[in-house]
This record gives sequence, C-alpha cells and structure tokens, in this order.
Amino acid sequence: MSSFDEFDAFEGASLSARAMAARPAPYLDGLNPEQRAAVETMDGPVLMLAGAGTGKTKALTTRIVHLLNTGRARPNEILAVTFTNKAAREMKNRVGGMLGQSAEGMPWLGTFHSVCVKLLRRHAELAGLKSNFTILDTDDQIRLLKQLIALTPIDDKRWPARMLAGVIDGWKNRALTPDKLPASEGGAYGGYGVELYRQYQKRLLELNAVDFGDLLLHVVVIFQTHPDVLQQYQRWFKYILVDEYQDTNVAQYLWLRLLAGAHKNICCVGDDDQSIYGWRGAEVGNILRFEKDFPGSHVVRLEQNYRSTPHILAAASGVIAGNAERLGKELWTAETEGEKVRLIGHWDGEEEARWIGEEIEAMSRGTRGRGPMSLDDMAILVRASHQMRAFEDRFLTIGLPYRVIGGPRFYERMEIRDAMAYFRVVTQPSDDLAFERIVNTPKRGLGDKAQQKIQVTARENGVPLVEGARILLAQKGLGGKGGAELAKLVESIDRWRAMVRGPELMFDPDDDAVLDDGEPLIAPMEPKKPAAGAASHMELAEQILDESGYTAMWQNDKSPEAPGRLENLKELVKALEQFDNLQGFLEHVALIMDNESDDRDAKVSIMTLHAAKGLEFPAVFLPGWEDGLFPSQRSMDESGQKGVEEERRLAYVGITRAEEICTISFAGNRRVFGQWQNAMPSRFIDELPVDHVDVLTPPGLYGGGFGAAQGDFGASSKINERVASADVYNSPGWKRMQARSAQRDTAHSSGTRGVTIDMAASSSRTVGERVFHQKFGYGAITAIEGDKLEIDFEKAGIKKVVAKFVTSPDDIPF
DNA sequence: TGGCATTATGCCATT
DNA sequence: CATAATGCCA
Repeated sequence: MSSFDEFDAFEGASLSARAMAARPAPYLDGLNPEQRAAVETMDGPVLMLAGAGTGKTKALTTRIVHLLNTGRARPNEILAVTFTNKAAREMKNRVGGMLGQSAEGMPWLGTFHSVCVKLLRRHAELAGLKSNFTILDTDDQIRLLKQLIALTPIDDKRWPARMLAGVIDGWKNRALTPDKLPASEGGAYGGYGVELYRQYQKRLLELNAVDFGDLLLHVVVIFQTHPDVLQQYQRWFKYILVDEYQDTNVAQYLWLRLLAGAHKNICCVGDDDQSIYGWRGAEVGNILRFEKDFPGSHVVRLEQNYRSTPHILAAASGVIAGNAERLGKELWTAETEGEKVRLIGHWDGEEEARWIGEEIEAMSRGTRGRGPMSLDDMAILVRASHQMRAFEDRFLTIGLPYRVIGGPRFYERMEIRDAMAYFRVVTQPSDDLAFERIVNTPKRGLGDKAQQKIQVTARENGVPLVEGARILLAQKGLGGKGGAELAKLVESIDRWRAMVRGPELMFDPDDDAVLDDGEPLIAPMEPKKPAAGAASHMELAEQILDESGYTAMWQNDKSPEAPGRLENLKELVKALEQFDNLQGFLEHVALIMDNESDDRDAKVSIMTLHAAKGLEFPAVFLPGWEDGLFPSQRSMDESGQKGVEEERRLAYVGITRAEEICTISFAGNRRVFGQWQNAMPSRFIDELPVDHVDVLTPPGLYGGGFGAAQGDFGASSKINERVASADVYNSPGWKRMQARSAQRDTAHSSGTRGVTIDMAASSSRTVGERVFHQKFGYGAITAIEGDKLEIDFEKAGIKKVVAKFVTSPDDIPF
C-alpha cells in the first residue's frame, strides 16, 4: 500500500463530501495571481501558457497538490504526463515534498511512454501482443528492417534502412497504421514503404515486440476500437495534466483527447516559443489550436520571469519576436540589475573554445568583479553534438573539469547491449533479434552460413530461432566446432531459462482499484506470484555472463577499452539490484535512456540546446552562432522558413537558460568534415537588440580585417581582463560584425588556410559536386549551363538534366 | 570464417 | 576526420 492511502483526506469520504471539505491551503500563498489562477481553476480545460522561467513546474505541482487536498481526486486518479524522465522525477519529488511524503503513490505520473507501457501491458492482447512484450531499441529496429528490405528489390544502398525507420516513425507519430496511410504516402521509400511498414508491424507481433512509436500507437488504436476500455480510463483519470504540450505529436494529441473526452478536465502546460521538436513529429499546432479543441477553456498566461536579468530577457524577446505565428507572450521581471548579453567573435572554433575555457576559469576564480562562481553554475550549450569536441579537447588540455550531458549513453554501449541481449534471450523465447545478436558473440564459429541454416530451419518450422537451432542440431544439420558450440549455447539457454523467476504480471494491480460505483477498472487479474527465494536475478545475470563466455571474451581482449567494458558490465549487474526481476530491468533500460551521473565534484556542463530545455544556469555560453551551423543548414533546407523559426525558438531557449551572464559567440572559420570552411555570424545575432548587448573585442583581432592573422596574446590574463570589460558597441568588433552581416549576400572568401567554401553559395550546384538523381542514381556534376547540369552518372553515364531534378546525396527524394 | 585494409559516408536534436 | 560498411586474402 502506498503512503498516499493514509492521506487522511480520503478516508472513507465520498467524492462530493470530499469536495466540500475545504481545507487550508497554505501552499497557495507563494503563488502570483496567474499561477494561482492556474492552480485553482480545476474543472474544465485549462491552457497554461508558461514562458521560460515563470514557475511552470511550481504551478503544475501545486495544482496536483491542490487537487488532492481539495479531495477532487485520489493520487492514483490523476494522470500527469511529461516527456522526459527527468521532468517526471522532478514533479514526483516536488509533489512529494509539498505533501511531506513520498509520491510513489502516484502511479500515473510519468512520461507518455512509461504510462503507455503500463496501459499496453494490461491490454496487450487487444493489440495482438503478450503482456511481457519487448521494447526494441533503435538498433534492433534497424536490423529488423534490413532483413525485411532484403526481401524486396529495393537497393538498400540508395534507400538506407535508417531512412525507412524514420519514415515509419513519422507515420507512427501521426497515429497512422498501415491501412490508414493516405494514398499520398504510397511513393514513400521507393514505393515499398507501405508494404514494408505492414510487414514490419506483422513481424513485430511475431516477435512479441514493439518499438517506441508503437507504445503510443497501440494504445491509441485500442482506445479507438474498444470504447469500453476507453470509457473505463475516462472515468478513472479524473484529472489530466500535460507538461510541455507544445511538444506533443498527433498520436499523443489523440491519446489525450480520447482520455479527456468525457469530463474534459485537462490542463495543458506549454510554451509555443519553446517548441523545438518539430523534427520528431511535434505539432505546435496542438497548442495553437487548444482553445478550438476544447471549447470553453481557460487560458492562463505566466509571464513574470523569476530567472533571468532584464537584459537577458530583452535579448531573448528580441530574437523570438522574429517569429510569425505566436500566441504572444512577453516576459517581464521585477529585477532591474544585471549585465548585458555578451557577444564575441573569434577567428576559429579552437580559438572560441580557448577563450571560453579561460573565461570559465576566470569566473570560477572570481576575477571578474563578482565573487567566485562554481563550475556547476556554468554551462556551454551547443547546437549540434559534434561541437562539443572542441571544448572537450580544450578542457582536457587545461584540466578544466567538465561533464557532458546527454552524451553517449550507458545503455547504448556495445557490451551493455550484448549483455542485455543475453538477458532478453533468456526471458523472451521469441526474441529472435536478441538471439541473432549473441549467437556468435563471443565467437563460436557460427558465421553467416551457420546462421543462415538456423534461420531456414526456424522458418520452415515456424518457430523462434532458438528452437530452430535445436531442431537443426537434432537433425545433425550442423557439425564440427560450430555445431558443438551451438549445442552448448542452446543447453545453457535452457538452463538459464529454468532459473528465471516464474511468470508474473507485468503490471501492478495496485495502480488502481475500483471506480466510484464499485466496478473494477479492469478485468480481474491473477495475483502476483510471491518472490522466489534462491537464485536472485543478479546471480542469474552474473551466471549468464560467465557461462556464456562473454565476460571471458573481454578479459582476454587486450584492447585499451576492455577493462572499461568489464567495469561497465559490473555496473550493469549492480544496477539490477534495484529491480525485482530481469524483465523489470529490461523495461527500465528501454525507457530510461538518461544516465544521471551522481558525481559531486563541480564541473562545467556541456550539452546540446535540446538537452538544456528546462534547465537554468547562472552563466551560459552559447558558441557557434554561425549561419549554417545555427540556424542549421539542414533544418533550413528541409523545412525552409518553418525550420528557421524552430531554430529561432532554439535560440530563445538557449538565451533564457541564463540567469545572470549570457555569452554568445561565433567563429569565422570552422573545420567541418576535416575541411576548413568560413562562415558568417548567425542571422540571429542581427536580431539581438543592440541596447542589451555588449560586444567584446576578441583577442587577435586588433588591427586588420576579420580574417587577419591573429596576434599571440592568447593566454595572457591581462588581455583577457581587458577583453572581458570592453564596453564599446563602437568597437572594431561590432562594426566588423555589422559590416559582415551587410555583405551577407555577397560571395566572399577570406581564408588563409586550406579550402574555404562559401556557405552562402551552397544552395546552388557547383562543378564536381556529387548529386543524386531519382532515375540515374549517383553522379558528379561535370558542367553547368544555366539551369541544366551535365552529370557523369556512375551507372548511367553522362547525361544532361534539369537542376531541380537532382538532390544532394543525403537529401530524401520523395 | 575471421582479420585486415580500403572505401563511403556523415555532423542535428530524443522517447 | 572518424567510423561503419565492404571487399579481399589467409
């Protein structure tokens, strides 16, 4: 029983009686009028437009507490969904803190995906699954798709499986099942997209597996096709809260609308200016349309910012004002003090990293007029993860402690995935993908040929691969070393499977109980089996890794990373401790893709702008503000003006992370693909309101043009102090910047090292460029005449084609 | 079948 | 430049 059940307000009271029992609500006192309105407007649809730093989470958590305190709902009758585990965790902690007890009693507070897993486990059979289905990761997904593509005439060189995965994901985000796809999608993936999608879904069911998109999609389909099931949940979830509503995709939107359809007690919190996930299917339209979707809704605007100084807010506002479709919010603050946003240009990316490193050291020593600052209070927010390297390199050489947030994830490491595949083979008899992964890892002399035989036998008999292997062995179809090894493996798998703790429910019946009229929420369930004693899942895990020879494989490996991998495996087994069984752990890993490092040492944080959403730091560095990098060329190519707007929102998110000091920088030259390119300052820099910006003069730019050779004042702290305190908009730097943006459209090159490519010219074709043509395939441009290109195609020879029929090799020709 | 060298390709962001 | 994928050879 959860601690919430002892919460005295609920004891034996009927809903109406509970509702009337008004209790003191001291927690409301700390709220401003708007926040208070967002909390107290409990019935009916509410849209909370919450700008950055306006106390959104506070309002949201207080609302939950208020719902509980006024007896409107019991803890397990509130559905609260977020996008990230971090957000869910924070909400749980804060609600728990306000109530003075653990919030474990809120089973339906979680991410969209984790809530959907719960729902889907209960009703798996309605989707053609068993309740212990596996959640595939991207790797498995790609591998499966590759197998299916191999059965079609499609050339997977030209049409990579990755792309198909993206296409299918897009469909799932829009809640489109194979038979609901509009005819316009028929041409996707060389005309085979729809059929491959259909087969992929079929194969997933056979494997008793789902991918990420399926978690939402299956539940939506179940709700749509089983009104009785939907109705139960409509009644069960008395109040619905949604965080980051601007990030919802079509599937999530439908899901919410279905669940809120009856009582419409739904409170969506979001900020259209922070919608930065369009590329993964988020529809800003959802939030823009809220009032139409839910007639009679209350709209509350949280605009008072408690985070940043006035200059930082003004800079952010100035940038975001460039966007057209906005619901319109203007952040304001009661604060009056504060530094302006700092802007500085550098010669190249390394110089930028060096300067930021020195700046951070200066701040942490407190030599900048303010007291010493902890490294924990500083962050570098980059547009693309590859930008992180320059900083890592630099910080390693100067010994500046840093942490990369959202870097390579623990659970994505090879050894962890291998180990997990072993666990999956043991717990999931039909998990062929896992079996394929481990059958020859460590090497067992089972190469392509042997694996093919297993596949064929399995297919002929219509059984999973492990069983296929068993049959193959019985038929003496595989001799020699490989045969003996395979026999040993199958034997081991049998032994491990016998040790797995017996079957049990994959969901927790305590999550809900009975509806108000006494009707059980879902059909009666088998009771949970008592915990088995002897062989714990941790021991089992260790045994599996040992007996399979997997541990030995790394012990015998003399590569430098082998010890680290063994260490990771140990950590993996240790992590098992927190779970009741292997299945539970596998699910955790599939869903919780973040690695919280609990190191206590102060470190600078390096992360992407996307990863920074929801965070704040006293000092923020925003490097790499160059056209093509930020806004990213790809985003602009793919989505045009809409792309630029999303990038602009990203800029807004970045600036609003800063509490006191915000430093934007750009570099004139940057190495991309091992080649030097020169770049122009980001168009967003022009949009910064001059009155709120300090232009710093970079070291190395005294005298001479922007591209002039740099002086060698590099590490001199004296110079740095001068630089840091420079306070002239009329500085050479600023003028130069203005000049540079004025000549934006003029072709321009000024490099002194290596090749320079003018980024502004990249929209048109150049001789020698590699391109792709729908019909002729790949080729290189040999000549350009007006809008016609002469191209030497690899397969089709030299042809003349109209320029608009060719694309860059990595673009998607639909 | 497994190891190595060469070659093509990619550098957006995530549950 | 760095890695994944491919092809060749022992």
